Amino acid sequence: MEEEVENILQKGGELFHPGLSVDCVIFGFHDNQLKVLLLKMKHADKWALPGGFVYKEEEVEHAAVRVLQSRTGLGNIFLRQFHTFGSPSRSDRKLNRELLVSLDLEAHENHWFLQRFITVGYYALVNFSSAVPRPDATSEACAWWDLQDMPPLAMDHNHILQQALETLRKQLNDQPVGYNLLPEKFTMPELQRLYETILGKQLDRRNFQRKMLGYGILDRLEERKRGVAHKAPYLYSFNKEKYAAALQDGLQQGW
Amino acid sequence: MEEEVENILQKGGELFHPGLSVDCVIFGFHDNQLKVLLLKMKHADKWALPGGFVYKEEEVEHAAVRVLQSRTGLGNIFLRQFHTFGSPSRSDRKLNRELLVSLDLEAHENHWFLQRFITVGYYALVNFSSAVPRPDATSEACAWWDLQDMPPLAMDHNHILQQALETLRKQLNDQPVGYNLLPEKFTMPELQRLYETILGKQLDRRNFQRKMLGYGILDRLEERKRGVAHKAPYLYSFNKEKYAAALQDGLQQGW
DNA sequence: TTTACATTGTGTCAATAAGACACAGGATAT
DNA sequence: ATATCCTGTGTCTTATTGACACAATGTAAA
Repeated sequence: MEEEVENILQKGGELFHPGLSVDCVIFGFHDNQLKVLLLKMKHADKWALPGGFVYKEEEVEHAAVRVLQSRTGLGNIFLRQFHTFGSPSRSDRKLNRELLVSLDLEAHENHWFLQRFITVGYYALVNFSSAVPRPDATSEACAWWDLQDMPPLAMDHNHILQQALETLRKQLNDQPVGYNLLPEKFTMPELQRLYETILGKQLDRRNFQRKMLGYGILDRLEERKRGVAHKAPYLYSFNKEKYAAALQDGLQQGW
Repeated sequence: MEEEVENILQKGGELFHPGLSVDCVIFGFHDNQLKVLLLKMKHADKWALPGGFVYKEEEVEHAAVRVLQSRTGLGNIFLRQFHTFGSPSRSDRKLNRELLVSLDLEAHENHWFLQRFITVGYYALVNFSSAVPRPDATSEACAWWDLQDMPPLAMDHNHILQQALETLRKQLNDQPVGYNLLPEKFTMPELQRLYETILGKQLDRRNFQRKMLGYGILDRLEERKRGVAHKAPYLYSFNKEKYAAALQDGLQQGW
């Protein structure tokens, strides 16, 4: 594992597009909370967004797909580019130098890893339960963090996360957000919590249901949720065709 | 002029962040039409979006500001990043090689200008009449093109333009689009044409006026437009403070 | 000078959507 | 049995949207 990192850090200059990386904000939804997948860095006491480099002849988005796949084990994930971050001051060269030094690698000025990096930000929506968080070679842990309770992040990753969130909010009506974040079957209250978490505000239960059903993109199943200490809610699932069709025109406006 | 280009192409490897560029979609509005500023390339029979490279320690956005300034003569322009284009196939190395050759420059494989380029796309909204189009060193012309009647564009610039337009459409309610594209004083029909052009559809004259005035961001001036062969429309101007305030919450939804 | 024309300013009415709220139903916990 | 807590559904009011009619007013033509 360590060897792999050393290898990449040494040969990176030949392998990767110079000064370019991708960072992924991976959203999940669990326990009625929006979650983000983070990595605990080995050589610094900070958490960071999963990221990676772009091979010289690789699609940038494909690099993001690789990151997604290797951190969650999932393929075919909903993924969208949202912003590119390129401030010269965002690259923490000191931090990167420390990583090189900690691995007994030569940290000369021109080392590709110590240059300024531009990073393309992607956000992903994944099914929380299907994902299996796996740290990468430079991390000692990979875990979901509650959006309400984030640790300090490395470099400008906090800023990147905020931008991703804002984008998610704005795209709530254009993108199949619910479809990608929820399990196959879910209840109306669960869907509502998801919207409330993303929007950061409370919604009226009854009006929410009316509007959501109005889109005609949900199928109500015969089944009801079991094991709850009150009236059992119905289970719903997305009607994939109708959802896709409705998104063409945008899901009405206004949450 | 030619010398300047040669100089840049030779020293670019030391000056610029490798494999990175910016491209600007500069929108203007004139004669009730949405316009885009394009450059006619010298060494190819195609038009292209104004673009440039990013200095090693320069903010990416600042590179875009430089492009804006040098193509239009304008400073303090409304500018937004909208997408980053990074497909390996987007770089037209053949085209770039031809440019080098045409300038009698050595076109070896490793020349910085012949590498793959990632480009960050920005769109700008400018006051058509204030802008003074100026070609850059590699262009023989710089001119406004009607959006309805675009020439073939180089590389993936057509795709970039389409993305910019789509972004503009979606941001019509979040961004001060009218404020930046129209002159100080304008009529309601002019504002409506602008919205219609961006949205690509007709709007009802009376409902448009009601909704627009409803925002409370316009000041109606005493003046009326003169020299028109029919009833003279009022002139309006944006109330900067109220506009800024209204945009905080987003301008309602739904056009 | 009068009239035709094109386009603007303003208002109304109906249909639709959004916001606020009340009450009955049903599964577990005591 | 019954209390509790949340769910399912309906109604009433208000705000927004869409469709449309008519009077007003500058130039151009007669």
